[in-house]
Amino acid sequence: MLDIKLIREKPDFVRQRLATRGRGDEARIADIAVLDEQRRKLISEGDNLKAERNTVSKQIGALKSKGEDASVQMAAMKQVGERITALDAEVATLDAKLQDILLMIPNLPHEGVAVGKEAADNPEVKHWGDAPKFAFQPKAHWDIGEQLGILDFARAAKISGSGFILYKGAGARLERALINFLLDLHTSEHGYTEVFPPFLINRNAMIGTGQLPKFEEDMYRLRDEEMYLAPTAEVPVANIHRDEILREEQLPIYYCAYTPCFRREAGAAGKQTRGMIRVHQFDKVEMIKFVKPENSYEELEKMLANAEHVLQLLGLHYRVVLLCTGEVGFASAKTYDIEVWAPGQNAYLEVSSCSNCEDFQARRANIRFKGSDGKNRFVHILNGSGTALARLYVALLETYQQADGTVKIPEPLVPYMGGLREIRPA
RNA sequence: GGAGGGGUGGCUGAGUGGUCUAAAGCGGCGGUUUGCUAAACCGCUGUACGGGAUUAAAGCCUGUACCGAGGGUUCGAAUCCCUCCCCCUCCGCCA
Repeated sequence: MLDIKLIREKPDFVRQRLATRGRGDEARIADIAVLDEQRRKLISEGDNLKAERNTVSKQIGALKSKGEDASVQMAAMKQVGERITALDAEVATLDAKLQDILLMIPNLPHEGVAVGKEAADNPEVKHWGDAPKFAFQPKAHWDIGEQLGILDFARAAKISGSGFILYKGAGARLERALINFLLDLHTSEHGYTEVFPPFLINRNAMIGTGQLPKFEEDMYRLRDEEMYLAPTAEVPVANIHRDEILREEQLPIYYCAYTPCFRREAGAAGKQTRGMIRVHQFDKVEMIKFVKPENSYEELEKMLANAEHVLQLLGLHYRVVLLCTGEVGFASAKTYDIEVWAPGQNAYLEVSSCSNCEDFQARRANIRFKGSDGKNRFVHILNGSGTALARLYVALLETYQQADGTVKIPEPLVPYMGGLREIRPA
């Protein structure tokens, strides 16, 4: 959520930054200004009446305790009370309207982010390694996986529908190996504290990180309760400190967490639905940081390096792009995407997204810290995939496939695979 | 799921309709004393949103709201009523 004071004081700046996203959000700024103005006027009027009522009510108490008559004052205050009730109701209505708009307005892109419209406008910031060369035509992961008997999309569809994955044998082991490898890496080498959060999330938490109210249709929701399936560990983990005031010396806080991620992918039908590149349930290890505002961009670079380290250890070719203003996510001010090379697709696949949301989520979730000056300030919250597993799995199968159809296991995963060095047909 | 008991400031905890402007203690901050430390003593103490003076910020002056959340009763609610959430105890169920 944007700071209403910023909108009040620098509306043109806010409008200009929002306009770079190209979604027309800046059009709502004028509405906000009007509602804010009305709201403050009514609050002021109501507060004055409340002050009067408080004073007179005390006088009534004093009169009554002396046994004197206070019926004139009581009648007058009844009138005042009715006016207060009416004003409070108007303020509540305005508040609700203001919140409705504010909760739907995205974060301001950082000023260093390139203005652009679509993925093609995302500048590439770096790349690592080279695309592997094959002496044969590299296969797609769905063929490799089915021939090895480790992936079964047809049976997953029988259980759930399209967009779900059934891993089997060494394939299931590989998924579990990756989860453990990633958690071990981030906890023992990158300084993150492992957390294991709930996967069912209440509405307030979903609002806190920005999934709701705007992206309701992308979320899976329970029928009988207002609970949502976690779309990413960012939601439960960033909400750990909701409504808290942290001590300055606690910061920065680094958490990492494994969760499955559930996404309806509404409107995505027809777009690359084969295999496991876009699915309704995938595993992910996520990194989340709570940091002081003055450090947040350094922390973003460190987080990006932590995510890159995963791909480097696994020997996978990748590139890093900086999302342009039109592509930056709703809550984020600046986002790096890491795209891993998938030879069977002849394409880069997004496996990590590292974002600095600055105080956008902290304001929604009310997460502050008390500075050395005694002032409470909102923390900056960062999140980054470290990494998404389904697409990482794709890159592993397609990169390490051999001419005979087997798949080699990269060295760091071998201990997690119980010593297995390659996956052969079952 | 059922019955009962709870939820008050950073923490403990008093408060059953009117100086509650929330007692007291602990902690924290500042000060006095002191060779230093400790103790003792004195003072201060939360959050949010408005209004005012000010070039602006800080600070200041002033008001309102906040005792789990939301409604209600009343001139006046931490206190009474209703709904919901969470915690504790016991019962039931269950991995």
